[in-house]
Amino acid sequence: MMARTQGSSGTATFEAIRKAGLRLIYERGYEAMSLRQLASEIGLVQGSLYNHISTKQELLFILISEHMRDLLQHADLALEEAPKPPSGRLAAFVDFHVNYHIDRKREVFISYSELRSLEPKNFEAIVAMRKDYEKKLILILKAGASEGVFTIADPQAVAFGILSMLAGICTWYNPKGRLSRKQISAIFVELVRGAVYDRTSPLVSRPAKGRAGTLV
Amino acid sequence: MMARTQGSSGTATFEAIRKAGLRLIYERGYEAMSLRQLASEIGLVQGSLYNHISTKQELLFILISEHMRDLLQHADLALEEAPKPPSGRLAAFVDFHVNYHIDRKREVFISYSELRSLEPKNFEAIVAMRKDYEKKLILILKAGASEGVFTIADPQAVAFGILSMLAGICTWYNPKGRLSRKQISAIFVELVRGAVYDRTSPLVSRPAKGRAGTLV
Amino acid sequence: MMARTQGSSGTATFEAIRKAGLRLIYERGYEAMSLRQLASEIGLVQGSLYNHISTKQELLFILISEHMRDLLQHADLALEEAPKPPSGRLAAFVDFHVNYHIDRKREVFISYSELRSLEPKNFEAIVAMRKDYEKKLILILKAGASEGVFTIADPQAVAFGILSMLAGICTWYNPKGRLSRKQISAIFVELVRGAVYDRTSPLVSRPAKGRAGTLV
Amino acid sequence: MMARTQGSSGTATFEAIRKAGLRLIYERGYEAMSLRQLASEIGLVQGSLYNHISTKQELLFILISEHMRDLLQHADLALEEAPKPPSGRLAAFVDFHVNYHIDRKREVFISYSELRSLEPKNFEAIVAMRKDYEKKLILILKAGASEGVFTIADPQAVAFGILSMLAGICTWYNPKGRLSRKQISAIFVELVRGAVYDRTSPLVSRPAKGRAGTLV
DNA sequence: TATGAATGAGCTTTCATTCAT
DNA sequence: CATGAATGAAAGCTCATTCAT
Repeated sequence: MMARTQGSSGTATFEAIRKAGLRLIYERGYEAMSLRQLASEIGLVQGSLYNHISTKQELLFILISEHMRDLLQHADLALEEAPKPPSGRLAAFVDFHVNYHIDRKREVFISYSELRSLEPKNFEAIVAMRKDYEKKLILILKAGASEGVFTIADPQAVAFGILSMLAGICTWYNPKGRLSRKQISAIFVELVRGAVYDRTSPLVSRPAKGRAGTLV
Repeated sequence: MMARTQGSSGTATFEAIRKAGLRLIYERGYEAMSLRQLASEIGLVQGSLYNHISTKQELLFILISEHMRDLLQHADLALEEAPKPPSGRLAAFVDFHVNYHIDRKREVFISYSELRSLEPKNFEAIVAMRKDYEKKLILILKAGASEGVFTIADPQAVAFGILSMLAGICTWYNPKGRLSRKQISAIFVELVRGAVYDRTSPLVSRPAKGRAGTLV
Repeated sequence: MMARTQGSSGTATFEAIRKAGLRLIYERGYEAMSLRQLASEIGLVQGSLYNHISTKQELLFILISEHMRDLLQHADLALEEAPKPPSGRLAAFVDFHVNYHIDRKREVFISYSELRSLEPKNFEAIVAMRKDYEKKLILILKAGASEGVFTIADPQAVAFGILSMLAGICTWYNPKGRLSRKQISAIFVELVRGAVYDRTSPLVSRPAKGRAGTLV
Repeated sequence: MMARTQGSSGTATFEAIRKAGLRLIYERGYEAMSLRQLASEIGLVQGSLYNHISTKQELLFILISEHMRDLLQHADLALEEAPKPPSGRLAAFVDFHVNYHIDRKREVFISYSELRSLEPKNFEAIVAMRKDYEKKLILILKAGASEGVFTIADPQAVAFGILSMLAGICTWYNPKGRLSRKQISAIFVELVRGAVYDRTSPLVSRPAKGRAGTLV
């Protein structure tokens, strides 16, 4: 269903459509964005879009599914390079996640907010990818719990909580804002560490109290 | 501006509109919901809605603003009854927040997701209320930090993180699900406590390791 | 068809409807005036109008037909008091017409401009009354022509021309304007006199040249 | 503001819209004409109109403003060819005006009757053009008055009277009627001449009494 | 007599999509 | 590959009118 129009993917015009579409869906929402707006933003007439995409729905699906594919790929890469212990893997996951969300806040945002605009088939495909991603975190949490370094009341609920917390970043992150991405990453790595850390274990690598002031 | 249509507020029909509107906006989004659908759901003809609301936008604003008003009021009540120490206040805030989000997950969801569908004037009014709410948490965090019982890298970022984490609950909470609201509240109170807890202080009131397993 | 609602004519509310309706139709036109506006102007709710009128169309018909009836009656009165010679009758007619148009400019205006908004039956009734009125002028012109005091190329065309000229007054007359109604009447009586006056006859009662300057 | 839809002006479809729009507005009035009617008259579906006009209001404005532009241009041409003396210029103006009104009675009619349907900005633009046109006549009248060949009580009032008189023609002129356009023009040229003629001057060029009967 | 609410029909406008050129 | 034009459907909203209270 909805095979992409032959030969158009990757062309300059298609990339312009993708870029403008991403921004418009991010700013106004899929339903509120009209193809007239999209076309006029890139100097085309409405009907000309159909030389590059086959439907509006397809454009949304491309944006979301390619983002999810990239997210999964890069998460795997980041985790391959991470240290083996769960605490290190968790920090690596959070650091990767934060940075990826900051870099691609629009893709991240619409991949959440426009799920319901996907047609059933597309919806299911994306939800499956989301679950793959969530599973990566759940596995880390479970590993840490079974090694006794994490205290995890409920791995799924905790994973959802962590992911929600990090997803929120892309709604307020501002490249010109008070906090650098490095600072943000550090803050959230630490927040997550604290949230799951097993306090019966000895403290390690916690930054000295008060140092956080330098972040502000 | 946009005073509610005289004399209709509180009537049975108006309440039916509010209820169906809430559900439809939650399920499909404001843009995707048509007033024809809404009307037919409550056994009216489209035009009859206008005896009760003056515009579609007004309906959205009523739903969101009344929710925010209630949220602020109930948060104040919950905090009045809370113990004075920051750790107790934080737990009370999180517990209140989680429960309120579970009870009114649809209002909570649309108050986030449909912010961008609000006209400028309405948008500003709601954003001001959101900031009032966030401030309540930020003040608790700052109080705990200054008393030395919390480690807070950046109160605003941490507050946003906590609120995002909790907001996520209403996207997956299911009354018939595996976890009760009481369990969920306990899990997240503990997650938040850990996230901000000052580890140089002695541990208090941390549930014994492993007990959480009984939650599942 | 469309008998006026029993017992409402002449009441204070009905008169308020008539007055507001006259103004609104004059300002916006029959099609553009909504009964909601009309009702709200007199402190009623839309549906309440129907205790006083039976349809919007009826209101228009009442306004126009009663105006035409009055116009005919007053024209007859004015002509009864006029001198018998055609030139005097013509002056009397013009003077009456101008003053009546100035006094009731809104009735006059809508009786012209909203003819097409009348349903066929009503339309025909009004057109018949218009013709009665026009006939009064045509008869004066013909009398003057047959007595040799007027030069009338075509009585009907000339009558239409005169009536159109005078009807225009109510589009620009302003009680606070530069010209008084007395001045306006004098100007147009003289214009009409000149337009039809037989120049082979001796001049009579023409104001001295230059006196017109005092009108300004 | 309201630039005409690019590239459609002058096409066959646009001309069909203009033509049908002119007729429908003339027959029913702007408010009473629906775009559904208009579209179906030219074999289009409602929405297709928007490939050629951007709003209903724009269509009205095009019809009126282009008419006014043409009216002004042709009036200038007619006056350029006219003899220099005011009496000749007045006759030329009236002759032009009558013929133009007969030729384009629908444009003329809606340019008067639908003024109030114009949005403020458009309204002002048209009123300015109307004043330009009226000024042409006023200048002729003033010139004749200062040369002593016209008796003009008040140039503006007289100009309005003349224009109203002539405007009325387009409400009753019928190409198959009793009077030809040539006859109508002659009648009104003579009416206007008489209305403003200075009777203290010797009579010139007045048609012999009774000859007018041959017009009927 | 006034009212709030309902109705069915209608309005202008926008939408995603198609297609001949 | 781009365009102008067409389409059917649907959008939010207003209308005159009715009616139980």
